[in-house]
Amino acid sequence: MSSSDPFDLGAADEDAGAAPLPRPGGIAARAAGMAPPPYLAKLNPEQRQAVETTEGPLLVLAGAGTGKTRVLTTRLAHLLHSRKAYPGQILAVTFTNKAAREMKDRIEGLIGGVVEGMQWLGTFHSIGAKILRFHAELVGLRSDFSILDTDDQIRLLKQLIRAHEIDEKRWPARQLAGHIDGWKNRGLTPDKVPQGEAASYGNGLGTKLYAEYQERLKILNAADFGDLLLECLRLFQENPDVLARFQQRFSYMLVDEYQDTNVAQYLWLRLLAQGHKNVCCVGDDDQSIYGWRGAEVDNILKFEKDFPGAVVIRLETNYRSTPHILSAASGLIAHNEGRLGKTLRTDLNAGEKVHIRGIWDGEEEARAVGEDVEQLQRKQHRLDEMAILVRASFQMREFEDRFITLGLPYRVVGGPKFYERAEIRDALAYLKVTAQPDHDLAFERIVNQPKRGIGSTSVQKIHGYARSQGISLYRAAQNMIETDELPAKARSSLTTLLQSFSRWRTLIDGISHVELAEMVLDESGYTEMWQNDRSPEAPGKLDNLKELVRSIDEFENLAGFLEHISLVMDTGTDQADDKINLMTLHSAKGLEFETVFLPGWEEGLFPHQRALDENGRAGLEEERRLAYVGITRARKRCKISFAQNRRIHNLWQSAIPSRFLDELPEADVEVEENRSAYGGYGGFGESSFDNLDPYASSYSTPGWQRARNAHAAGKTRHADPKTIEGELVAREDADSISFDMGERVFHEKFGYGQIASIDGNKLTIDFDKAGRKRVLDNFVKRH
DNA sequence: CTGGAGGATCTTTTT
DNA sequence: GATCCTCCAG
Repeated sequence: MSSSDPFDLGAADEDAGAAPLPRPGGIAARAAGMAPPPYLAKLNPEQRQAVETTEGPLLVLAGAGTGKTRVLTTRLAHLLHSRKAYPGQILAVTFTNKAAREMKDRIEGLIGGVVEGMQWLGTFHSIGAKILRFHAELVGLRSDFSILDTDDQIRLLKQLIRAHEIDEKRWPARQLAGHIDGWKNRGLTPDKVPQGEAASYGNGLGTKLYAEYQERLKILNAADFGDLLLECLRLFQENPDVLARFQQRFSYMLVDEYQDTNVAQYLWLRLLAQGHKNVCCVGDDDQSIYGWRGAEVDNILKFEKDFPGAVVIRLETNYRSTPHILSAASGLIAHNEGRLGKTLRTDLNAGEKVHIRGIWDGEEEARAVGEDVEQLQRKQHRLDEMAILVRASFQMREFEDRFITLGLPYRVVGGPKFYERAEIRDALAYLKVTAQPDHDLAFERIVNQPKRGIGSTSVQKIHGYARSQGISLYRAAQNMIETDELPAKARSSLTTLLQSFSRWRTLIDGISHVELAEMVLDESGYTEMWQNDRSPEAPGKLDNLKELVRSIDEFENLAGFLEHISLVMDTGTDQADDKINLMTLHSAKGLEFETVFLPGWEEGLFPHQRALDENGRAGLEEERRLAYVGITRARKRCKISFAQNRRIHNLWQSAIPSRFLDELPEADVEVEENRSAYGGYGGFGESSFDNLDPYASSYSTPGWQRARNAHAAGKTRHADPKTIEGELVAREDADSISFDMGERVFHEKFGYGQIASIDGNKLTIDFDKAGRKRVLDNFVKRH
């Protein structure tokens, strides 16, 4: 990581004596030519083929639990071991830092030594940032550009929106941020955004604001997450010589979770792969769950077309789950169209069926899960080996409450990120301003935090001056404290602050960075602010600050720390303790547990209503993949539950069991029916209290009953992929209504509006309150 | 400039 | 229910 030369292959290090990896005479030499190296022996034939097919484009379709990571890491080890490439010639990209770290650790395990010189193993974002730093000037940045996170991004956008006097209520900055992210994910610079899409924000100002935002970023010498890829892409496209050198250098490329790549990433990979063409992508189209973030399942579906001569290898032997679990998951996912298709096999013994139960409400659900957990615990099952996977994070609360009551230790995985907490961001802002005074966003964040009498009017003034002079806020402030522009109080405290900063700055190379950080936080009065705070959160915040300072210690210097923290920052979680895991389905991808609880399988929650509303059938399929991911996390036990009533933002709603329950093959599930009344369901949104049908059978979704009837009639139940989105919830108006342009309609969620355009069953409606939305016709009523 | 009161809005997933 | 924002009085 320390190399400052992008064209250092990692080989020079070795020659210089670091010898991180086998050299002639090392293990490699012994392995070469002779008996196959030991690591290959642990692989099944497909896996082995995936490892040994080193040349040319290769797509490895790795179903859940088929040893994907093992293949990836072994392949990497193999490339190094057989000396096909130096560490610095391999590009290996992952999506998460966790995945990158794991890969690194496992390679080290295989090779039996520390992997050094693997400078190009990391997330898309960190690698993009690295490349960009080498050639920053070519895209209008300096090499020490800072990386903005979502929060900074939104604050910056707000400034621009205000400057245009756009109504922030009607056009929230978040929304614009969403659009910009979306464009960046699709590889679109402002000039390439299709005309029509500009209209989607601020009466057509969308693109203009995007362009201005990009300009502001350049002035601030900053890049947001999307830029790390998009600007890198632009760099390659506009500078063929630069591209050629990278193409040349990466003799082998590995991509993990290929199904999650977005267009920008895809283009980026494709450009780079044109050199040696040895690109190996590993993924599973059935586990693509990031479509909302711009991932294109299509990338994996059309791999063979994009990379002529590509070899496709399927890994279909599942080593994780017992047959019932596997077959339940397979049965479910078979309802999706547009998949490459795989048949997962396992040699394990049948094991338990997937357990389904209906429950009265969310609280009871948590109680029931708690009981199960305790029971398993009594049978000596480890809590580590159990996980509760929820669709939406608000579901976690009930479980947390319950576990606290029971005294069950639990761990929330991927919860609010450490670095996203306000106090951490403040502290970081102080450090950033210390290191980089021109970091305007950081400066603005802490200038009056703790309160120093520098209110928004003063900040506004500094802003105006800075802009007129084309200088940073920090420098503007420096000038202004020498004038009477600011009120006396503001002026004096600002003077003190600036003096402190310059003093701290002189110490950067003088004292250890940990000491410096402590000094900055103490002397600025920031720590004191929290010490004086009597709110219940204050102690926790102080702890977090301590933790932050402690973690700085792990880095060589302040700059290194700041770079790292903007991209990574999962402070080492307490992995060691035996705790039950609580997380969203999304963050469970790639993990496995002996027992998995899947609560909240109700229409509207899972599949999530919003996914259906916004993306129709594609949204439904993604939800189904999410369900598939959930089930396939389980090794031995999978317990699904649904509640009859659920409180969603403080409103009780009756719920219908998820259609996904109907889609699980009956042979692989057992339904617990001995619970009390979980009877009929009313219309969507109505309370079942008003509408209880005492004669309804206990497990009564329409689909389930269809299945029963079909079964009774002696027919095998056909997979019914024609269940369209929203069918279960909007069947009252069974005969499809057709709408006309300009018609006034009512939508449960968005209120009244007028139809602007019609595309099949998808309507674009200008709602009076909610603005323009795309909705499905099932969900609107004629007004 | 600050702090509190009251109001509106929003709750899917995240590098 | 929680947070974020705006408005208003000191």
